[in-house]
Amino acid sequence: MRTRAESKRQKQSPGTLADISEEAVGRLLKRANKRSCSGKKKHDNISSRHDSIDTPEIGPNRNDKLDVDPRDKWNISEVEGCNRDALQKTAGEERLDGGSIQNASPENVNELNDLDWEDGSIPILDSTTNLPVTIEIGETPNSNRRKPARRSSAEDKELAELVHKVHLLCLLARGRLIDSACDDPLIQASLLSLLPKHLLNASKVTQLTATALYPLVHWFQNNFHVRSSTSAERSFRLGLAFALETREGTPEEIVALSVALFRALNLTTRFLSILDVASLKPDAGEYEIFSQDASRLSKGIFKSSTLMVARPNKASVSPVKSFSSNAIDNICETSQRGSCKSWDSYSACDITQSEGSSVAGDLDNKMSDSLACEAGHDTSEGCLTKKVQGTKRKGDLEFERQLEIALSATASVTLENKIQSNASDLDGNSMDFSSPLKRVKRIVSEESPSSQGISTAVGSRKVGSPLYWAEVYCSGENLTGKWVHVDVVNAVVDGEQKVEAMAAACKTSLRYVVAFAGRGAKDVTRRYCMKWYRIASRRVNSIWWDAVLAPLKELEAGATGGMVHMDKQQIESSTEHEKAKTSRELGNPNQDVVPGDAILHGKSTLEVVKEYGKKIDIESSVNNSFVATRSSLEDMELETRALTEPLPTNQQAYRNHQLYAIERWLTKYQLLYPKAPVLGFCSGHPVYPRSCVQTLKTKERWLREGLQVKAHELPVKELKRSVRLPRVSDPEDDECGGGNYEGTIQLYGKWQLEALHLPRAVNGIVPKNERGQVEVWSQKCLPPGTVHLRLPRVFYVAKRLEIDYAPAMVGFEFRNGRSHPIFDGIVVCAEFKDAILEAYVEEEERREAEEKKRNEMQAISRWYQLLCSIITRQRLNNRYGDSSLAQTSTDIQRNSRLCAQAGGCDGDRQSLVCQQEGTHRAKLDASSAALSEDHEHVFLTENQSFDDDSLVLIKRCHCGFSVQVEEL
DNA sequence: ATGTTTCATTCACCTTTGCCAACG
DNA sequence: GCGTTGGCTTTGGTGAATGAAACA
Repeated sequence: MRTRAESKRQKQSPGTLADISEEAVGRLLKRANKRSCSGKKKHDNISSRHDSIDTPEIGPNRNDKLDVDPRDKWNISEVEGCNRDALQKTAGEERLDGGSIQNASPENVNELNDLDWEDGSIPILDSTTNLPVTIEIGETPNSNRRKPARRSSAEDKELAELVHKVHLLCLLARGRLIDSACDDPLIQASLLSLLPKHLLNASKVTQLTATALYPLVHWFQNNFHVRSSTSAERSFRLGLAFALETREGTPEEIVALSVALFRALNLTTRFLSILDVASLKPDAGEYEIFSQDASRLSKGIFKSSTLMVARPNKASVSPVKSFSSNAIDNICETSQRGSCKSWDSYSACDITQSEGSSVAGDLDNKMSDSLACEAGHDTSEGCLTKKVQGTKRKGDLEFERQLEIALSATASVTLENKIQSNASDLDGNSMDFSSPLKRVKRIVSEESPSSQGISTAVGSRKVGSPLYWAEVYCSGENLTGKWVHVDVVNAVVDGEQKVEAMAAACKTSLRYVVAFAGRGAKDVTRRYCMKWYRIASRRVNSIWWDAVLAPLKELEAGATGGMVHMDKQQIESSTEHEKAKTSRELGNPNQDVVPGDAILHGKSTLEVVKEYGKKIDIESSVNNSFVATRSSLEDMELETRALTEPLPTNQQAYRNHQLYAIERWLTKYQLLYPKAPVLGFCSGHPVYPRSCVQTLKTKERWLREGLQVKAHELPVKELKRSVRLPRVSDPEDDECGGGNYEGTIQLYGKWQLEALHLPRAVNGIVPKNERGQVEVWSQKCLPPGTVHLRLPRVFYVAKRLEIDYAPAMVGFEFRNGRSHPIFDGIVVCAEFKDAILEAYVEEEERREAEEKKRNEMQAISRWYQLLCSIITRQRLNNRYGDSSLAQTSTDIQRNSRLCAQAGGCDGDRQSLVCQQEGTHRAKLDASSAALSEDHEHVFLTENQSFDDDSLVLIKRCHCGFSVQVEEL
């Protein structure tokens, strides 16, 4: 339990952006590598699976629907991501090799059996003939009856989270890159040179308002157009220059140009982007990645050909790719390309990029491949492998079918998009404020009569979704100044409330809206997202995210900073204005919102401001006026929005809502206290602030937190105990009754508690529980006057000194289906602490000395045993072995003498190793040794040498005999 | 057609204080 | 005879998350 908590803490520990980034990427790569190893093991299985899928004639009963276990999909995608070459080889070669289920190992067969193959009728196959095989498919493609999908494991979730984080970091980096390109003086100067003279005055207004921006935006929209995609690869800065020259570019470039223009006009401007990241949840990725890429085909955060990183090797590991391949998991990746002609023509319209142009390029290639297969589904037999549909939603299938129709009927949606935008130019309809959704619908209705019904389907994808816009600081707005939303692509000014609806219409998730300026970034999602509860669970852990953004936020504040002077009344009126606006916007006939301050859960605006003022750098002066930075004011505004979120209209939203709760969704360990104020009603259920939801615990649980229930407090809630009570004296009862289910669990709330008062230790006696222990969950649980000594073997000392002590129980370990207490050290009265520690040190020294001595004795004894066995061996060799060894007999005697010494010379803490110095040497010296049998060796100091590495001292006698002495 | 609610299912987390035979 | 060691039965209830069907 502790370990888990620690790891959580670790996860949340803030660091520098580089650290965080490195950690996330490192962990991801580690995981990818780890998985690639396990992936390799499964490689054969997977390729067999591919083969079996690709070769229906020899595989088991086929159906057009194949439910693949999400885990299997992960594995496939991982192998793809980690070793694409290998997979391609597998997909290609093994098919040629006749790789099939027949070749599969029994293990593979088992795994294949595990797949949910469905029955279909197969005609009897004559293996000798090569006749085409017809498979009767039992079900129509539409009847995608779902097999209960296996839920993602914790490991999958962790990986998805890592991918999500890495993707976020990548998009943050991308945003910073664009932001810095917007500061390019050359681009800014070029833009200014294009601007008509009368528009140059925009910057000279002292109190800038949103209306003042309209002419600029209109001019910009008239002069710069969105191009569907770029075919050339270039850096973003070059791309921007190119877009400036041709006056058309990707939405990203167009918005960046607008930011550059505003900045050139000395307007404080930020570049905003929706970070449309991979899903935080494993299985949701399929849909989301698909749709993201669909959007990028036309709009393109990655689609733009900018190289964010150096061109990767094709075979390199790409976690993002691996993830996306999970999303699409396209089995016809390599084999079906040729058959997907319909998309090829589409890709000729420079929609896709060249292979391996970048990680992002790969993403889109994959995307286009998958789309190709889908597009060619009806017409091409080759694309029979579109089997992952089983896990797709009905809406997705519907969309895919309609997309097919659309693609066959029209060249491409994106082209039309372009045509349409051109058309609108020709019309001179510069005041077109229609939303992307409307535009898409119009394209379809005007230009594609054959593709009836496509409008909603295409519109329901992310095509046309606003992913980028600018924010200009208008000091003349809203008393204290305001960041005004400016979307030059859709020609919308001050339309922050429209963004969510527009994005929702295009199925873009508004999870992260980040503003970039001065190479920094700030999360401003709150300004654009009115239904926070919908995205909260799909955002990454806020502690991590805040830590990542902290350094960037400072940079951003530095770049957009400026001081704002205002007085108390201004704050009041400005926030009231905001509040009123919010209530107006969110007025809902189905819900009775309690007027007034209920929406702020009883806090007045000034309170919120003051509360927040503690956190931010608002300087209060004597005359009740404030000087605040723009950044801190914005923080305040966003915080206010966070606290004034409208009440959701559906009950489900209250389950995990951060601000509100309804009684219905409380768990059995929760209670509303106090049961007021009622903020409103949802379907007749009163809505309370989340802060009123109290977690209840048992007395014992509170005890762990160093709290105890006050005297005379009754439990606020009693639950039926359903846990089996411990076996009573008669075990037969248990068998007959099947367990005792009785008693209640008494729960108490926080308000019923007080600090723990444990009996004080008196006369050196430690107060213990009924088991003779002290439960040390925290320092608060220690009886007064006692200390916890977490030292191993310390209880021996206490016992020896006859001091009263209690074993300290610090937790439980669940082992063998049973809980076992974990003890760590002892609890003793504080007055004995020093005495025990002193004795402990002595005791430990003594113990260490004893242990050392024992080790030495053991070492000597072992050396002795070893040498004796060598001697015995040599003696045996001498007597029974080869005669050539006879000459060693004299050495044996020497050795035995030395061994005798070794056994006895423990005084100098050395053990002697008798060794001949190489056999050849021994042989050379054999004669001389034989001559001087009675010679007594003398080891002179000048003849000895010491080897530093092995710590061996070699002593030599003048007769040539040497002894190695090893220091212990 | 879309959004919401209800219900069933699955998974992961929390639970939480021996016994007995073999051996030295 | 006594103390120590290590293996043994790997629980089962609960809530959260999820998806499908029903319903609005």
